[in-house]
Amino acid sequence: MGGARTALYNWLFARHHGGVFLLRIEDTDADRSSEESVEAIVESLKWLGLDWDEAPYRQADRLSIYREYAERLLKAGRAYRCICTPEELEERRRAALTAGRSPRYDGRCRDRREEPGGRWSLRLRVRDAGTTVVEDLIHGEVRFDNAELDDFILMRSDGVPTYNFAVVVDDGLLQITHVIRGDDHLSNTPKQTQVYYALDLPLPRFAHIPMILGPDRTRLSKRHGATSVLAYRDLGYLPQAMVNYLVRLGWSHGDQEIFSREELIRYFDIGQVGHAAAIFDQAKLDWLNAHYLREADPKWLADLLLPFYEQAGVPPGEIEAKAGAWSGSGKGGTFGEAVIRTFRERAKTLRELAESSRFLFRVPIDYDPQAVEKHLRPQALTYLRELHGRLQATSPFDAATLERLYRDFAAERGLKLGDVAQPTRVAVTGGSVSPPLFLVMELVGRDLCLERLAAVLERGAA
RNA sequence: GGCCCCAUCGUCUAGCCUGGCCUAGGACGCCGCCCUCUCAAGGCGGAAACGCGGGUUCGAAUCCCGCUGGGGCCA
Repeated sequence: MGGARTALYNWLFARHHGGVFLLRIEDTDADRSSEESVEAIVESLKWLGLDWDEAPYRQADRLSIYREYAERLLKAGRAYRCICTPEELEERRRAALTAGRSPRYDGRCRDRREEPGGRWSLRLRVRDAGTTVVEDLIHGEVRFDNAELDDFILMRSDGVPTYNFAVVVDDGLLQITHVIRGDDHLSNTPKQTQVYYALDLPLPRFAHIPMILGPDRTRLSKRHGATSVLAYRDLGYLPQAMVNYLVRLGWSHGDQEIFSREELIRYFDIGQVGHAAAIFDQAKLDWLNAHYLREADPKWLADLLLPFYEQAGVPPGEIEAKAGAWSGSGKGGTFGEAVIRTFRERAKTLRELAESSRFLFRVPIDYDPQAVEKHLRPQALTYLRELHGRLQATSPFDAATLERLYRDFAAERGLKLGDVAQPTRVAVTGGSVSPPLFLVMELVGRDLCLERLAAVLERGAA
């Protein structure tokens, strides 16, 4: 999620300024990166509509490049070989910590002359005096005392570069002008600055954006439930909603809440990004999603909805039997579009929309016991029996006709419309909540309506 | 432990840089009312915040210092 927002800010920044937006995948860490995770990144960006220029760069394909630059630094004496093993370092680190000292590398291999026979890693010879100033577009000048820096590792003994080394080589080679990333990287920046110096590369501009935290104010993780953009897609959220939500987490443009893509590109200003971490709030995402659900093109939504019916337990065959051409290029509106129009106003997600409209199809109805108890009393059943008769005869079976029929029926008996509408609603939909009854009945169709009314009458009589 | 970042309603934020227009604005959520065949949507109204302590100043949410709290980095 945080990565998606970072990508979004980068994309907006590039598009706003007419720059180039590159995709580079940092996949050198085999433990943290797999083919699936790389694919997920690509898919997420596509779903959000963040298109990149040029082919994606993958660090795993560039290992020889990092090695070449490592070699140069070694030759130039700006880096040196270290034979300390990870185990030794970890031990010393822990010892330093318990002794209350800083767990920094002590530089014991710095002046080692001979080339070691065994395994070694490469460390940068860091200037140990002075101050490194990071010029940040969001935070301003951030100063780090060089005495706080240690000779950190550039290349691990297995020949894989560390993050701080690889990104600098890549950003330099790809001529990156602006580095926009999470502020968890702010502390790494002085180190990277040292690498830029060592490599004689010009510094890019930095912008460290605040992180996104879970409701418990800790870093967003699996514990917080759905935390990836794709997980939200599969829950029935729309990309427009996700983009709009993410962009407002940390950035604002006056009091405006809803932004079109064009407006975002026009208004986005990296300098307007806030400084404080933001907490992910699903309730607000829900609101935005409901908003876009109401605004989006019904035909498009109808196609997106289909897979959610399967999750909701509607067999595909039933949808076909009922709807024929669900959306497609149906002439003058299709069943799918009609479903979207009548149900979307009360759904927060496509999943909810599918669940709340599953009764349109020939599926087993789960009757809500409370609704049955309240609305299917003996008196109500007598009305339904009569209505069942009238419904058989009436034509056409559309919302306007049905409403007239019900209003007349209620008026004849001095009843309120609700007295007959609610029992019918329970009988046809299984519950006491639905879109306007007559629209629903039209979509359910005469046959199914009569079947369900009959079933309820039979049950009530037994 | 050291260093770095941050701090306005429960949440996202406007305002802060360029002190007075702030009896602190908007949005989500929450509560109430209206509309109504149910539920929504919509409309109207409400509760709700400048973390604390010092300064500077005629005047501070806005500038400075400290504290507290939260977050991050240290292959």
